[in-house]
Amino acid sequence: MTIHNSEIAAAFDRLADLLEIEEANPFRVRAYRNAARTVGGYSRSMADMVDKGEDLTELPEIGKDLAQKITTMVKTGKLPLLKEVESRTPGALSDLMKIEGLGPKRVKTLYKQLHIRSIEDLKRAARNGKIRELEGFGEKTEELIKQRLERFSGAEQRTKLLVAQEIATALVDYLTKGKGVKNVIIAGSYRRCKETVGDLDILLTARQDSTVMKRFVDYDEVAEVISRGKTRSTVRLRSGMHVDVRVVPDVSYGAALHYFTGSKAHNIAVRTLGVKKGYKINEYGVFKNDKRIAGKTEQEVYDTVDLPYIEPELRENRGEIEAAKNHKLPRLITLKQIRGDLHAHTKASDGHHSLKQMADAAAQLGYEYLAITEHSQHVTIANGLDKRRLLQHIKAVDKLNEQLENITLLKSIEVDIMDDGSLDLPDSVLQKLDLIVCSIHYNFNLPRQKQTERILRAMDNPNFNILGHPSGRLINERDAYDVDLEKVMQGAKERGCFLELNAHPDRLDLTDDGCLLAKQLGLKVAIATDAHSTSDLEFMRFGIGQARRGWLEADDVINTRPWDELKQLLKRN
DNA sequence: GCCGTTTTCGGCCCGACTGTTTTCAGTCG
Repeated sequence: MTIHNSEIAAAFDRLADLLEIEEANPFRVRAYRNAARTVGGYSRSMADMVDKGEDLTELPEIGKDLAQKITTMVKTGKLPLLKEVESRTPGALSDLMKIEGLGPKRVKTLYKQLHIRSIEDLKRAARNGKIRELEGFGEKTEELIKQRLERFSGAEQRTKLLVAQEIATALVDYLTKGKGVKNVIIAGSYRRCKETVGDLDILLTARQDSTVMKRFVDYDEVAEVISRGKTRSTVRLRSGMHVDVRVVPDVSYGAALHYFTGSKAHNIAVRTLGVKKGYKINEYGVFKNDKRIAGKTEQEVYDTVDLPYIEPELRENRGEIEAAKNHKLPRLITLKQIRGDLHAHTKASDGHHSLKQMADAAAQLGYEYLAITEHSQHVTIANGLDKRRLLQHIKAVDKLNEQLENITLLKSIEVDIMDDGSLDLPDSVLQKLDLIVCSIHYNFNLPRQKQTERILRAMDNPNFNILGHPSGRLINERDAYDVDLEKVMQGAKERGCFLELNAHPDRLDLTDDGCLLAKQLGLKVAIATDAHSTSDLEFMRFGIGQARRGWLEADDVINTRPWDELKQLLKRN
């Protein structure tokens, strides 16, 4: 039983919560939270690294002690210190801290005064009006806790980027029309292109006399005003999304944008660099002895700490500061550099539009090529193609290509990888295609080793080019199947195959960590939309966002190349 | 508990808003 990074991170977070309730050294608490973030967001599995005897103290925020604790967790599945702390302080108190408005101090008071040790206990106490009687609490606080308990589900709900975008653009449009409003920009994890966002951070600059804050809380999608001030307000929308709006003066725009874009870890790192140079960096600017020396643009902020501009997608404190110092920042791929899409369906299987419609839409985006990758016969639910229909399909593509002027359709297929690692169509017909995407659509639950071997065996077939949606996960819906991604990547590299970064906003598969890992291993990826309609082709931008988060450059991505170059690249050894 | 082109000890980012208070603690981002 291998322990996942997320489980190690969860244990450290829980430990941090409990230590905070016990009023331990706040910096020690933070060390555990930092470690949780490092481990939870790391591209390689701690279990693998321990197995290989690698030095975990090389990781940021991991010292001797934490390296030891991680090793223990990998070997035994347990964190003895957590057990010890839980013997004094009930572990479920950590769950209480997930309720908005409850932090360590209040949870401690609830526990000590009312013996509340679980969500159920808290619900009962709130119902019975016990909470308002506590010192530091009151009627209003009790009422808020009650309301938030009703909505509390336990799991943190994050919104997929596409949905967030729909909500955000409507709100931005509304705010932009406010009196005296100058700039409106969405910052936070949205700007960093995270695959899901927790809440929306909207930054705006406005004239002194602007009434935009009132306009914001009056927005007809607002379900609850959580806080309202002159420079900052927070609401919950009917969709459940929380939105923060902050207003700053023009001279602070860059500093504020930098601060509200985050990530928190990146901000702390930059501010610490500032402190070392005798500066104070906050959302209003960079200050030396209370005198503002920078802050109108983000570039100015980075200038003060002697760093080049760092793109938002890189700001996770995963090495971008060091890379910036050493002038080793990647030149991140952009949407414009993409020359074609390598994964799309038409009516022939489960898509909504015809070959011609898809070709026209792709040409409209300025693409030079589009691979038509219908499902294969095994995926009956998607009307997958058998040998006969695939041959017809090849003819249809050839015929249409004769008419098309600005774009070439690539003859292709998304062929299923069977349980035994064979492909769902005979080699004799696969050989006739320009490019082959191979995917898993059934039997997600194989044990790790079997799943890994299944994919590697499939790659042994010389027709295999690209592994489609490599982990099979659906964001917020279905976990990735258990597979040794590093082995798969190494296998792909050795055989001259590639992995897809599926750009569909429900998938975004590879993850950003997956992209980083591929880059480290020297494996190139294909960014492709898995479009089932003409408008889906525009999902490419989400894939680009994810790729940028994974430090990918144009050279790391195969479909930045013209078709004749790409064709050479696809040739197996 | 981590970290070090000032340090192996002594630092560790910074400000807004709320509710409960009469000046501030707690929470959040």
